Amino acid sequence: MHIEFRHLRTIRAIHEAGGVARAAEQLNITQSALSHQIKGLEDQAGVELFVRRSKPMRLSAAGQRLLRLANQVLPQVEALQAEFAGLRDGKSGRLHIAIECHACFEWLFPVLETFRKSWGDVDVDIRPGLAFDALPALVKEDVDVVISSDPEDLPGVTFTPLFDYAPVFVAASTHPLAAKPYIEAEDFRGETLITYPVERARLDIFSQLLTPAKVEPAAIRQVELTAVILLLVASNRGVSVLPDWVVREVKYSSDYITRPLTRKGLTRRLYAATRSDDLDKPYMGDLIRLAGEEARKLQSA
Amino acid sequence: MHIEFRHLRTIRAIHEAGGVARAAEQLNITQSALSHQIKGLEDQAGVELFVRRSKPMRLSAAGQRLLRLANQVLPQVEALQAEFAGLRDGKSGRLHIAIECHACFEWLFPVLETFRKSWGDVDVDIRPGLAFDALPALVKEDVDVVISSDPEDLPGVTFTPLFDYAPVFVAASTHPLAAKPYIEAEDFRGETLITYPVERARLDIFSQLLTPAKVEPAAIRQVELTAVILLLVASNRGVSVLPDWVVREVKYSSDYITRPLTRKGLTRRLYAATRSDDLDKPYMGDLIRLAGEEARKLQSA
DNA sequence: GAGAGTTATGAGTTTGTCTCATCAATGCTG
DNA sequence: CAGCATTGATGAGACAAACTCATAACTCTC
Repeated sequence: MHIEFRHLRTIRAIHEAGGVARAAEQLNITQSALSHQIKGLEDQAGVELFVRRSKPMRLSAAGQRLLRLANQVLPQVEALQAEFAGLRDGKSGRLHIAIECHACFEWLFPVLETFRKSWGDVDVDIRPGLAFDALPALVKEDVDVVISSDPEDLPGVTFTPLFDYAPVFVAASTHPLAAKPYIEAEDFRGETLITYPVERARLDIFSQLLTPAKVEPAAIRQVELTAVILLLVASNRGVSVLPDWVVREVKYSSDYITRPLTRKGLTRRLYAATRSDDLDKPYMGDLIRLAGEEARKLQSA
Repeated sequence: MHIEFRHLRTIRAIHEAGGVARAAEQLNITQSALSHQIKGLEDQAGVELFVRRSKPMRLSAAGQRLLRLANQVLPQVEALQAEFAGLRDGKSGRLHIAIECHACFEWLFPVLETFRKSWGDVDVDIRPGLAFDALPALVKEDVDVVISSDPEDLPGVTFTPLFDYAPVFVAASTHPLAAKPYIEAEDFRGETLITYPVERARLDIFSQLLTPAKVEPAAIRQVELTAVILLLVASNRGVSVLPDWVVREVKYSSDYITRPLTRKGLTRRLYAATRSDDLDKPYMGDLIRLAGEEARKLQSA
C-alpha cells in the first residue's frame, strides 16, 4: 500500500476546495489525474475514501482519518522544507558548541544570548566538552564549534582566534602567598590546588606551568562549578588558577587576592574550531565577532 | 523541493543500517538507486544531508533533522495503514452513534462498554442528537448509526429494529392520578409535564398521544437529565412519561407510581439506522445483537 | 428533462526511478 | 605502506508510474 505525500496533498486540497474539480485547479493538475490518483489509492488501501452518492464528493470516515494524517504530517514537512530553504541562504542552521575550557560558559552564555536575538532560526546549544572528545565530534558533525585553547592541525578544521586571556592565581586574602607580587611553579608545592574536573593536559596551570616545571601540588581537589571553587578559595581550603575574565569579578573583593603567574604573566589564546566549510556561513562569522566584543567588554570592566 | 516518503524511509534505513550499502539490502533495492536518490534529494533541497569525509557515510546536521522528521512521520503513516488494513477485514472501523431518543444513553452506554471489549480497534463515540439533524449526518458519513424510533424511507439507509419498549406515565405516589389504573390523554390537561428538551415531534407522549388527541398540558418543563426529571417528579413538581427501561429502576420505589398510557398501553419500536453498505460490517451486526441482549436484560430485571 | 457542473475511464505520452555495469575513493590488514 | 575489500558515485538504458487529452457517465438544479 503506497501512501505518498501527493495523496495527502490531494486529500487536503479536495477537502479545502470541496470537490475534485476545484482541487485540481488549486494543485495545477488535471481533474483526470486526481481521479486516477484517488482510484489508485482506494484500490491499494482497499478502503473507500469518498462518498460518491452526492455530487461534490465528500470524505468518508476513512477519508477523514486520512485527512487528519495529512493535517498532522504536511505542516511538519513544510516546516522542514522552510528550514532547509533558510539553511540554503544561511539564515538558519545549527550551532552546537562544545566547550573544552570549562570556565568558558561564563562568557559564552551572554554571547549566545545576544546571538539568539539576531539569528532566531539557528538552533543553538552548548555541550560541556568533558564527557567526549570534542574535535572528533566536530569532524563527525555532532557539534559545529569547539572552543579550545589548544589548536591542532586537522584537515578540514579551522581554528579562529577569539581573544587572549591570562590564567591568574587566586587565593584568600589571608593566604601566605598573598605576600608575593607574582606566583611561580615552586609556590604550588605545598598547596591544595582546586581545579575543574578535567584531565591535566587541558588545564592551563598544568600544561603551562606545573608539568614543565615538574612540580606537584600537595593535593588536588576537583570541583565542577566556578562559584564553588571561589567559595572554597575564600575559606582557605585551597588555591586555584582561573582565567582573568572569571577573577575580574572578584578582583575588588577583599576576600580574595589575585596574582599573575610568573613575573611576566602567562598569556593564552582562545580559539573557535569550526569545520572549514562552515566558515562561510554568515551566522558563524557573527558568533566570532560577538565573542570578541564580549571579551573586550569583560577586559574593560 | 520534493521530499517523498521514500526519502524518509531511506534516511531512516541508512541511519539504522549505518551506511548506504547495508540500507540498500534492508530496503530490497540497489545501492545505486539509493545513491541516486540521495543525490537527487540533496540537489533539490540544496542541503548536504551526509558527511562524505568518512566512509560509512554519516548524517550531517541537516540529515539528522530529516531523520527526526522521518521518525515523527513514518510511524503515524504506518499506524494509519495498519488501521486501514484492519478496516479492510472488518476488525477496525468507526462507530459514531447519534441518539435521537434522549434517554437512550441509559441502555446504550452499557452496550458500548461490552462492545468495546470485543472491538477494541473500533473508534466508538456517542453524540446526543439534539443539536443536529441525525439522518442527514448519517448520509454524509458524519455519524455511522442513528438510534431512532421514527423510521423513514431513505435511499441507502436501513432501519434495523432493536427492541420494543413502552412509554410509561410516572408520577409521585401522592399524586391524584395514582388512583387511576391507566392514564389517558385527557388526564394531562391539568398537569405540568416534564420532558427532555427536544421538539415535540420527537417525544412519544406528544406524537403518540397528546397531539392526536389535541390535548395541551397546563405547563411544560424541559429538563436535560433523567435523574433530575425523576427528582422533580418525586417532589410533585410535575409528571412525566419515560421509556419503561428507565422507570423499571424506580418502579419498586415507594416514592413513585407508574401507569400504562391508554388502557392497552402504548408500544414503540426502537431502530438503529445505518448506511446499508455498513450492514455487512461484522462489528455492526454485533452492536445490534448486543443492543437486543441489553434490552432483554433490562426487561427481565 | 435539459443543461451545467462534476467525476470516471481509456489511450497515449512524459517523467522519474530503478537496475546494470563500472569507476573512484576510503579504510582495513598483514 | 601496499594491496585488497568495502563503500559510494556515475552514466546509460529499461521500465513503471503518473500525468494529459478526449470523452463518457452521472447528479443536481432549474
